[in-house]
Amino acid sequence: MSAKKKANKRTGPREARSAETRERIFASALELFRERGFDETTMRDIAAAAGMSLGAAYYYFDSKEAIVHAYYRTVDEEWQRRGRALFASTDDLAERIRGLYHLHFTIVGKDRPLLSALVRRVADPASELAVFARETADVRDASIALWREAIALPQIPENLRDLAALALWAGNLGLMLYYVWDDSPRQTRTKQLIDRAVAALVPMVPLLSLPFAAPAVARLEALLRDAGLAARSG
Amino acid sequence: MSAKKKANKRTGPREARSAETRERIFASALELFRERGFDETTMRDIAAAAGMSLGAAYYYFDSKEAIVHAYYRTVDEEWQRRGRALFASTDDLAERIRGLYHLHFTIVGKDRPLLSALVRRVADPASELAVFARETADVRDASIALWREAIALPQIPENLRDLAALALWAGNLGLMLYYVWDDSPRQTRTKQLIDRAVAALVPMVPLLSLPFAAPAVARLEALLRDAGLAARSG
DNA sequence: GTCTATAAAGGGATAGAC
DNA sequence: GTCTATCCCTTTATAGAC
Repeated sequence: MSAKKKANKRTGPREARSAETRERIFASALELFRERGFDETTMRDIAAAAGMSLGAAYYYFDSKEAIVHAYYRTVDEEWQRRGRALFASTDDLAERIRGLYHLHFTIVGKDRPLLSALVRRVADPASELAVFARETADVRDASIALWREAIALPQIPENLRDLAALALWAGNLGLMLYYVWDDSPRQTRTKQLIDRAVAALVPMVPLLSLPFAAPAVARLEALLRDAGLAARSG
Repeated sequence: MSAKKKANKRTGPREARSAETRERIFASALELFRERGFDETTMRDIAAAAGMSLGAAYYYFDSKEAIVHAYYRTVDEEWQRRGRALFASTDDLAERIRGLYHLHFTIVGKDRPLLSALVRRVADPASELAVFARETADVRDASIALWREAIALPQIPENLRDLAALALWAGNLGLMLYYVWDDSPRQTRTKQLIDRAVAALVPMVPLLSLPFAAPAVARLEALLRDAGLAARSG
């Protein structure tokens, strides 16, 4: 109350200041989540850390969940951007897959407590952050599309690409689940799991390109399409 | 307060009466969950429906989560029991797998709202009901063992059984996720998905028994074992 | 439009009396 | 075992300052 003008740092027009305040809340929240976990951090804590009242914090984020939402989008954007840079650097299938998985955990790195909050919403039909929620459909489709881009190489026949992209996306989901449970130092087990799984599974892909596998692949694709599990951009 | 003795129905020794009270709370809770959903039902509602105070209800169940826990165990017991009856009735691999999946959803039938609450805890590291939680390890191992029993048929070689049982268990997890999201009438899509997935995948199993697949299978098994994902009873 | 201050509803969980 | 009273949290709401 004694220094009301301290937020007036003249950083530009109204919108920019607003975005900056929002960013400040987001950063404070992230810091607190890292320090003491998601559930242990209250909206009051966040507001206080960002130097504002509870009401003001709610003005920028409708709920605590909305902060997780913002985080989710942030991570995805960085992953997409750096993923494409990775594709430019290598044409090796296994390297691209391995790299894309590792990249995800690099980005998410210090935020395991928040990632846990995100992961547990993944299966919740009531959450806007769930895998199958309408609100996340765009990010989901974009992710599957990124995987499809990663494997768009001559050795992968067209008819296999949609199926493979979906499987890789699902694999990332599974790895995230494993990651939040992985209590090995610096989650090295997850990293080893990625390397070994890629090394074990990628060499099996050529088998699926053989003629005798074609009907089975077609059946699986039809099944997933009918189940509504195929990406809409496929 | 006016009729304190009404619970004194003399149904036997203290323990039996206690179990009965617990059962009454559980039944009331289940009914309310079905009617209006899990989040919409408060512990106060449950206590009131069971004819007791909030504090008394908490004496029997440590938390709302504990009620879900009790449900989880109940379902599992029935599934194990009826599953074994199924094995006695058929030796056909596809029928056993199909049957065991369907059985699960038959049992869970009317409890989709509660199942949603259960499913969303599956990925939550903070929940005692999560897939990898210590508290659910016994049920998890028992489930995998049941799957192993289902596929213990001559046409499935020994070295494939652990891997296959784990895959089938994971498949059930995936199907549960699909089920709680399935808004088709009476969840017919889930049922179709089961039938088609079994029909598409079971015929591919013999391929894994061929000699050339042996090293890959061995690699996968080693990988899962090192990742701590193999059942402890394996 | 951005924010403070404050209150209050509603729900999970607990303490301690009876 | 059961109750009442209470705590703490999220969230909504409101009145008003700048």
